[in-house]
Amino acid sequence: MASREEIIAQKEKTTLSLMEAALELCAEEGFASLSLRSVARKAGIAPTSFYRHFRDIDELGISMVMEAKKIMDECLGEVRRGIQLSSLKASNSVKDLLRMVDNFIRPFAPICFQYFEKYNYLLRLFFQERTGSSSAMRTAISTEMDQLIDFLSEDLEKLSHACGKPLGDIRLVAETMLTIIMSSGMEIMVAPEKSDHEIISQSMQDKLALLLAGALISHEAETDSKTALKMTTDHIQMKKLQ
Amino acid sequence: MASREEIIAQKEKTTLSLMEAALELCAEEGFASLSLRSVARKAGIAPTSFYRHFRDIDELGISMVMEAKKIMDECLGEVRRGIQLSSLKASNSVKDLLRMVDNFIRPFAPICFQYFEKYNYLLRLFFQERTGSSSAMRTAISTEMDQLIDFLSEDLEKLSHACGKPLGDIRLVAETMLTIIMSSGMEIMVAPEKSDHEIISQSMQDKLALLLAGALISHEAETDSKTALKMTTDHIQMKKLQ
DNA sequence: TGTACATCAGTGAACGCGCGTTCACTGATGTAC
DNA sequence: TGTACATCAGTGAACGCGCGTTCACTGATGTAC
Repeated sequence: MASREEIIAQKEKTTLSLMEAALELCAEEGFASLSLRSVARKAGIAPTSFYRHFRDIDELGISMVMEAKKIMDECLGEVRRGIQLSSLKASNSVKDLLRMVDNFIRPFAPICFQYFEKYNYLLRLFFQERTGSSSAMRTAISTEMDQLIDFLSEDLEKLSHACGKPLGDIRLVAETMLTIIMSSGMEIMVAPEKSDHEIISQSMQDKLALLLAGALISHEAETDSKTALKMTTDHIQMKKLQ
Repeated sequence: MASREEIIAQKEKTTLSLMEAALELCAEEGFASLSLRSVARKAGIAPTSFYRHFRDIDELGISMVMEAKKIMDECLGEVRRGIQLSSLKASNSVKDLLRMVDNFIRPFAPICFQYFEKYNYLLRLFFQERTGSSSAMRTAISTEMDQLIDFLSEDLEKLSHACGKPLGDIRLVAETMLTIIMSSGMEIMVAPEKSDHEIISQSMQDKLALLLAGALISHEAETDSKTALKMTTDHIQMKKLQ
């Protein structure tokens, strides 16, 4: 009946069942409270069968982290495709700067929040265990976070060029963006029924916009004088138009 | 020998021992892994005596959260006393704005990091369990966080007045500042030996500065035209001086 | 073709252990009269 | 003053339970010759 391939496929299916079971239990009681037996029970296998798939609970945890990282990659990729860098590259008034930031930031909240809803358990685990009690998990997440920061940094590089302004320490800005994104994410994922998605989503958008505006403005002094002068005259023109 | 007062004092001492024991165990294995018996063992009392002090582990956890909140109050109070609002209220160039932000931010990193070192376990618990698995803890921490945001908002209000610029949603800015502070704090508290305090401290300082610069600049459009014009002419003067 | 052996996901019994909680108790102190 | 009673932090024995892990096993599939 079952060929060798079918047996292997069945094993993979069971492995997935264990991960799904573990995720649901994580959401209820947290990763630290997971027990091998409860995970096996929820997955519908004998406790002893667990060892055919993972050496221990920590190894299962790391598998879940890797899965979560893939989701975050997908999420940031979708965000990237949604980013529209304004075409008014020449203008440099503060108002235009804020408009460029707004355009850049726009796709973040809606897309991230879609992922927060769809992959609630997985992302909650990823964000929470970043500072959790398992050092194996912390190490794994820290490595993956570095890659996410790199990915986001590429987008910021593009924004910086489009604005014609340096961004100072780009990785620092990317890291702070992720901090804000994760913090907002946890806020809705931990207590989804009580909280108002729309408000938190808007608030995340605003926080990111403030940060980016600050990052772009703070390195004004480093731009060459031609750019700085241009910015000033633009400012005057804007004033006259009012 | 022991008067009634002495007995009461002894009870309080034991209660404190339980909290200290719990804190140390939290740091090792996380709050979710605490057991009543392990806490009692570490505190040097019989497991059954635990019930003379707390109904269960969650109640002990909430006591620790309250203690941590006091420490955070103390920390932010000390920061507030260290804030120096620049006296150059009249000037409004971007450069001066950044200088005011820098002056405002300066006390945060050194003072917060002192507290992170001194109250490592307590603050780690407070920051981590904000999104942990015990809903009683989450609720308690959330309430205390609101008060911290209010406290910080008062300082931002002063900064806003000193700059003559509105700050938009002040609580949103305060909340983001705390997010950054907690995130940096966790970074060093979770793995103190591996990480370089100086770098993380500087990086927190920079992140806060970017945020505040962004918050002050982003509501430019809302200032009255006199202020906006003044800012522009200042900008030109600054240019001429270079 | 058949035979002997290897591989491996999944099983069920059994182990010793630490857990939270209950219970009746001790012994020191305070209080009522 | 003495006597009887209440209060209460701390104790030790005992309970039933879920845990991680071990072990020898099953039964289906693949492989060597």
